[in-house]
Amino acid sequence: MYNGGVRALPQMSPIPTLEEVAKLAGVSRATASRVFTASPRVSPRARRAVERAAVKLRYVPNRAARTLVTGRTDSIGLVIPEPTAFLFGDPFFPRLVRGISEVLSRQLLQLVLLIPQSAEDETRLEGYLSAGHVDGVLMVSLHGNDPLPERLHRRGTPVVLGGRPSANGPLTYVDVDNVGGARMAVEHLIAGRHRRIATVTGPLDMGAGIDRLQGYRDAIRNGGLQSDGSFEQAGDFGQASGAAAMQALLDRHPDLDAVFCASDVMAAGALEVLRRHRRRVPQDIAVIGFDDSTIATSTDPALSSVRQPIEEMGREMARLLLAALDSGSSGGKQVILATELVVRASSGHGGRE
Amino acid sequence: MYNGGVRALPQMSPIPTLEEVAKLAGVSRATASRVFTASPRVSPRARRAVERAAVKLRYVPNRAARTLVTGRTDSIGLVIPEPTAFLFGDPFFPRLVRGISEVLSRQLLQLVLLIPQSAEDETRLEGYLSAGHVDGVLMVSLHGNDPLPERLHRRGTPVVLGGRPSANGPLTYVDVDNVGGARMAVEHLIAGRHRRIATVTGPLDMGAGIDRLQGYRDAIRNGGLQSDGSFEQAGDFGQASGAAAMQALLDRHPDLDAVFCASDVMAAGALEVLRRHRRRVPQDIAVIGFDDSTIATSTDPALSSVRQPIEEMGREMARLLLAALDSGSSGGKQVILATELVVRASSGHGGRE
DNA sequence: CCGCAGTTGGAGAGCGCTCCCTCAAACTTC
DNA sequence: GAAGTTTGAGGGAGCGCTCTCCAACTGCGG
Repeated sequence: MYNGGVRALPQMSPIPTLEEVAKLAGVSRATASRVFTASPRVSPRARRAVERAAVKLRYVPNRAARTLVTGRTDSIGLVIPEPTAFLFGDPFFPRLVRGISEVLSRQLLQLVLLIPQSAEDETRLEGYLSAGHVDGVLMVSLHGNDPLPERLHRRGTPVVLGGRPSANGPLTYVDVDNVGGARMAVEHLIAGRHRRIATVTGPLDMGAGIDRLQGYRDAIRNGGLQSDGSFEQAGDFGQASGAAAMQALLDRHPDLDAVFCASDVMAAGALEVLRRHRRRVPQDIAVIGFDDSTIATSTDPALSSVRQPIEEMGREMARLLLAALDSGSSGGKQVILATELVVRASSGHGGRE
Repeated sequence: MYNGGVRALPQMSPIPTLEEVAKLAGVSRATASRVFTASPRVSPRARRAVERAAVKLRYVPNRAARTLVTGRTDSIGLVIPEPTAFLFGDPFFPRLVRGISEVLSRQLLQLVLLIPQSAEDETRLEGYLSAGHVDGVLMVSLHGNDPLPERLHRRGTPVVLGGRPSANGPLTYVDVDNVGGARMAVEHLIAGRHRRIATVTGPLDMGAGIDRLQGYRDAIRNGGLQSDGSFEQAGDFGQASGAAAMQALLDRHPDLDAVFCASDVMAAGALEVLRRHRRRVPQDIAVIGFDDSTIATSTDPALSSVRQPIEEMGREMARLLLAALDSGSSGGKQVILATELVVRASSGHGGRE
């Protein structure tokens, strides 16, 4: 039916204010406010009236106004330097975010994602974060020794890091037990009667790279095996670097019988090279990766790998930050989460997966 | 040197306000404000004075205060239903976010990540999003026909979807050409003289699943080949489902000579089964995946796969949202991005990677 | 039936900012 | 040189909320 050309406009229901809720409930603005701030001094009668009015009007408190007076923003910044999202194989990023978001959303805190992509971004970031736009900051895997977290901390912004920072400082961080995980992997190889064991390391300016190498060395020494720098070849966690490193190791030590790679993706690269050299895995040479990413089950043979509790890392980061927010002090706590070796076919113990 | 036990307290430099900047610059608050809102009516002299003062005090405008008066929040909500982050192989999530963030951060817009994890979360989400806490909303791959985006749109919140919604509505969305990508993959198989071609589909309640199956069927029909439901087996994009589907297809059609899988992860599962059956890939049976994830290069043989421009999808989503923000109307525009077939060894054309 | 805790509700200030309005000063124009 | 016109700068209101007072009301013992 023709209605004069007037379409029903989107009902831009004006966003209701606390004032209107109060009026509908027959109380003052102050009382209504108390209801939403969970203040105890409200009679049950008034509380019910306000709640009913709020539902009726679909009232949601205006965050900006609340922030302006309380100084709290009820949001947390998650800083992820651009390259990081890609370094780690697979679903590192989504799994971490899931863990974090699980804890924060229960507290009705918002997650603001900050991905600096240029030097300019980084500068702006510091201003943004220290201007009180977020109540606290989570940062993952900084390159080298980024001064930002320390600076924020000093300016009074609670900060929690994911991954051990290279410099020892007063910062709170959560990390997985990279040393222990790598040690387990190599001990497993030793237990399997492997003797000439090499490693493809990660970048050695990152905690994860350094620590996994450390774990390798510990296991070698404890096992009474010999190894020197020529058994260690650095990669960058990427597949091509894993292939190149494997090639270099084979050139130096044609009689290798095992290799521990600091990432699954590098291990995939290594497998490629071994296949080209007609080395059978695991019969001729055993391979173990790190991360237990989805790649681990798609290679042939499936990769034994060190599993890290990434969701739990996210959760723990969020928990520590919440604690810092409550106490007002983010004293340098450290939480190290255990890693676990997942044995599959590539390490030769008949693991089937 | 002993300093009486008094440690230097963290210099909680009080956050400066516009007022203080104005005073230092010797102008009024209003003039200082004009400088930061890029209003033209400011003399170069005054502008310089204000800018200098701002730098000196490390002034950063208080977002909450600005939001309160302008009604703009300068932030965008990105809604990702919990399961999605994991459905797609690999770095879907990080790559999408990177594309989005690339465009938004240039406009100094913040990205607020929203991951509803429960029915309760979803309810709250609608209130949050329509209460003006964000200027616009990006959503990816909704389950089935989520009513949320349509509702938000109707309430006047600009919304852009990633992935075609199942219902045809007035919504703006960006999608990759799933039909075309799948068709290309199957045409490539046909060109390679494969005749008995099956497909492992994705979940058929998702756009991506439906469209990739459609592309398969189109190519089969155009190629004059015959196929029926018995050549189509559904999976859920996961590895185990890919293996199971492959098994079922082999049981029904022992003489298959090619299979198109709607995800790389499922293709990896399929390869596993084929290996167990001693079928050589690609000589006995060719395999093509979808997504061109990192898994594609780690399998043996490396997977031919359909590559989707995920970053570009993110960028385009952001651009469309910005346009909607500017124009005030988010009329139902659709952008479909081209996909590309990456040929590797698994499809038997001697592709090397 | 009065006074006094104890409790609940209201008035009002003010968080930091933008923007309307006014006004002063600098330029035109005849 | 007076009147009009433009341009830059300041005053002040007010965005929606919280929170500190302070008033009013309850119930109790005296």
